[in-house]
Amino acid sequence: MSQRRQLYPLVSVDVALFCVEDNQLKVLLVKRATEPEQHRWALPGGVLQPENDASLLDAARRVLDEKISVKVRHLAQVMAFSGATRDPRGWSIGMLFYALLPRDQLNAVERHKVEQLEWANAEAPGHRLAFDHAEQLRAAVAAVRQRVESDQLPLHLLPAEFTLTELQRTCEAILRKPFDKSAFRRRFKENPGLESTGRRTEGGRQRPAEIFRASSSFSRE
Amino acid sequence: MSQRRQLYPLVSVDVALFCVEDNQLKVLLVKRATEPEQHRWALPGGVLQPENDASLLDAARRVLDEKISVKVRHLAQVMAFSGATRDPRGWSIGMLFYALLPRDQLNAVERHKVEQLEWANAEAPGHRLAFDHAEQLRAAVAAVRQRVESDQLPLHLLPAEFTLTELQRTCEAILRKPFDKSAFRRRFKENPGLESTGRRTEGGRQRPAEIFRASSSFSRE
DNA sequence: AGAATAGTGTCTGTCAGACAGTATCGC
DNA sequence: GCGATACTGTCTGACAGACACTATTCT
Repeated sequence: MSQRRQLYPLVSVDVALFCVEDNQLKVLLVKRATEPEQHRWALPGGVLQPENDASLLDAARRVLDEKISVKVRHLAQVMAFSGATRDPRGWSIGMLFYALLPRDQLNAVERHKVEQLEWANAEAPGHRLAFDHAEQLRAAVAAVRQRVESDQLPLHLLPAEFTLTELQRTCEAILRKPFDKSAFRRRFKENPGLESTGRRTEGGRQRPAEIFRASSSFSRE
Repeated sequence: MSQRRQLYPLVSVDVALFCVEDNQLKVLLVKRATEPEQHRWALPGGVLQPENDASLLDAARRVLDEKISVKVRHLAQVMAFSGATRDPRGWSIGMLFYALLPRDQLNAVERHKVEQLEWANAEAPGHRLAFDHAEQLRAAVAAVRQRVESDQLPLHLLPAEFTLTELQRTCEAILRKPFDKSAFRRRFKENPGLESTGRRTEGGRQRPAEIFRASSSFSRE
């Protein structure tokens, strides 16, 4: 077994699943039910199954489905972690993905094959994580931030329809810095990634807000 | 054998080694000496050897050393490619790296274990490539461009000392668009990544140019 | 009217492209 | 002087932050 691992490394996928809740970027942690690192907090992950997975991306999708019954729209590679010491089972490769869960789908998350679930502050998870997952989490947060910084809007973290203020709060939560309302809105008069639904919010005790959605041709983050 | 591959995928690393020659971004291609895909052009690559490689990065370094006797300063992950069909040997993972070779080290490249070497235009290699290497090359070019675009200067493609004009020509070759000389230079009065050597070029039949080098604290691309 | 949030108009400083002009070498 | 390349100064338009202003709802 360990001899075979010398020739064929263990390959697993780990997923940093993000959401924005209470104006804070949060990541889903699971408490592991099995060895190794049983009872420790970790990113949801699993071993690649070449006979079942068409690709690493497909494996990540399967892991999310199996562990928390979630199908995400946005799932992308961050980077690979590798070496002999990062997993006690031997030389291993951990392919890290990040995924974004819209705020209105937080309740879709179900617990399977793990002891516990928690939405933790992505920048200060509050638990010591198993394996090299603390490092992986930092890399995933950096990847998401970089995309938002370079104008890839975090539309997949919002419901299908949203107001510009909601979009701004979400960006602010990810980058942890405030934006000027006027400048922020100005960027969308030109940005083809958004379009108005024509409708407005109702029932608030203030002026109604215009409701937007991602453009039909939209496929970016 | 193929049964084992079902459980443990083949893991290999491929490297897009870039240089800038004749004001053109070029990539090193090798003509494969062994099966599979014998006699076809490809990016230099090799199978991961967990018993010898401390990490995937280390494997990429070994491949470059074995195939072309080159030790590069800059080597970084691009992304992983995976699936059952990209390599005829079965379900496989190909970890793609890119590396940069300074112009003054082009002659250090030696041919080992391959039939032929060629510095090909990175955007139009002129050969049909083995495996999924055409797709990998496109991804690697995009990664390098993105880094140069976001102000990560391609200092590792230049000799240790260089003039601002050389730097500008190199950036232009990678991004394939001209820069305004004045604006380009202005960016370095502020950029701490560069410092002057105090010396100037000699022997040209024109005004001598100031010679720069990367700052001592430099570690970026 | 007042609170609350949505949304706009305008000023201003910064910065990048454009481009003309100057500097310094070999011949 | 002339050709060639290095380097600088200045104008200008685009744009982003700042911030005050208006708009529309509910109570």
